[in-house]
Formats: sequence, structure tokens, C-alpha cells
Amino acid sequence: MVQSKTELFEEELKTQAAWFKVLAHPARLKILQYLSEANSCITGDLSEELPLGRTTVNQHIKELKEAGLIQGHIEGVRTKYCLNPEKIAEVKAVIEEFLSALNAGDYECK
Amino acid sequence: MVQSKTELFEEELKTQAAWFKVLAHPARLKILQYLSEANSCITGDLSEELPLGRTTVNQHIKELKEAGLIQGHIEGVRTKYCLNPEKIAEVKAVIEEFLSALNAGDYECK
DNA sequence: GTTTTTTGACGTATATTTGCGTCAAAACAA
DNA sequence: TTGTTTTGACGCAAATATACGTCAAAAAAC
Repeated sequence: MVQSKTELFEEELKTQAAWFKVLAHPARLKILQYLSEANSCITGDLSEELPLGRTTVNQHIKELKEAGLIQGHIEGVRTKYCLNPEKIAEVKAVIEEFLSALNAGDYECK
Repeated sequence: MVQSKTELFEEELKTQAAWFKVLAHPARLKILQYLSEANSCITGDLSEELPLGRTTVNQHIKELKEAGLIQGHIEGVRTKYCLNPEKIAEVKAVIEEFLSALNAGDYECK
């Protein structure tokens, strides 16, 4: 009886919430930040950059990949990770849209 | 052995991730949206607006309250819910900051 | 060929979140 | 006083997320 009920909400809300969820863990933010700061594709063990084991970091990378935010290109034994500019733009747009609709300034709350 | 390791990350990342997490459920987005659209304080059963039971909705309201995004003023038997403009502004600022730092446009990814 | 390096897939244990039922307190009406 | 309405607190069960160990596949080094 504790079935997920998120599917009962409007599509837009679900999409927005899903994006927020992808970003709701410091490890994933860190990975995105790192790739962004590197300003290029990265080869090698991302897990050395964060306080987590390799497997766990891979798990987070996988989530980011599934969300489309990063891409991985196999390069021999290694994999090159890159941000996906289109999806980054998309996530920015979706979140901006939600935030700009949030208006809390025009009434007295007492 | 599966202790939370989020505390091992930098403060800023933790703060950002925590805000994303608050917004990572459609019910909470809906509540915020509803209060925002009403453009005033709301009395009465919010749960009629969403496809969840009263207790569950209260749970989400509680989380939003603990995050500071909404305030509740007791008004006799009822409670008036309002957005908290300062916190809304804060969350917007924190998220904007993260997003604007995310730069994926300047390199070739092949 | 064999070995090494790197990564993903899989399984597992614990932690946290989600959803709700039940109960109790508070304010009001009768 | 005795109900009635509204809400928060508490606790439970199921679902999901976190963190990681182990193993296997693929490419390169030997």
C-alpha cells in the first residue's frame, strides 16, 4: 500500500521533481562541477576526486548518464566523460522555469 | 557500514544538494506552486489539491516548514500557510549560483 | 598467448523516504 | 459539559537510495 504515487501528478511537476532529484546528492553535484571546471573531457578515475569508493562513484556517474547530463566515450581501456551541453541547457531551463514561477513577494503574511 | 557520507563533502555542495533534495518531490513542488499561485496565505486542507492522503501531505508540509520555505500561522482551529519570501529568495540564489557555474558550452566532446 | 588496468554489471546491507493509519490536543459550537 | 473539526505527533510497512564488495569483460602491455 505504499506504492509510489508520483505518477499521479502532472507531467510537468514530475519532470521538474525528477531533475531536482538528479541534483539532490553532493557527489553528483561534485562530478558535474568537476567536469565543468575541467572544461574538457576527462579520462580516468573520478573517484579520486571525491570521498567515496570507486563503485559508488560509478553508480552516481551512471545516474547522471541515465539522466543524460553526461556522456561517456570509450577510448581504449579508458572512458572519457563529458558534460552533455544540450541536457545541461535543458535542466537549466526546466529549473529556471519553476523558480521564476515561484512568487512570494506580493502579499502580507501575518 | 553504509553510513551516510554526505558530511564528507564541502559545505557548499552539501547546502546545494540539500536544497535540491527539498524540491525533489512533486508533492512539495505542487504545494509551493499552489501557495504561490494563490498569492496569499491559505487556510484549510491542502490535501484536497493533491492526490495524496492528508497525513502524507502534512508530512510534506512539515518538510517544507523545516526547510523554512513555508510558514504556518495558527488561526484558531485552522492554520494559515504562507510562503516565506526570504527563504524562497535564498533557495533561488543558491540554485542559480550552482547552475550558472555549470558550463558545458566551450569544448568539443568527441 | 598471459597479465595488467580499467570499467561496468550484479548483488547485498543499511539508511532514508514515502505514504498512511491512528491517536491526542486545541479551538470552537452546542 | 459534550461533541465536532482541524491539525500535529507518532509509528509502521513498503519503496527507494546509498555505499560498497566482488566478479567479468575489454583493451592494452608484456
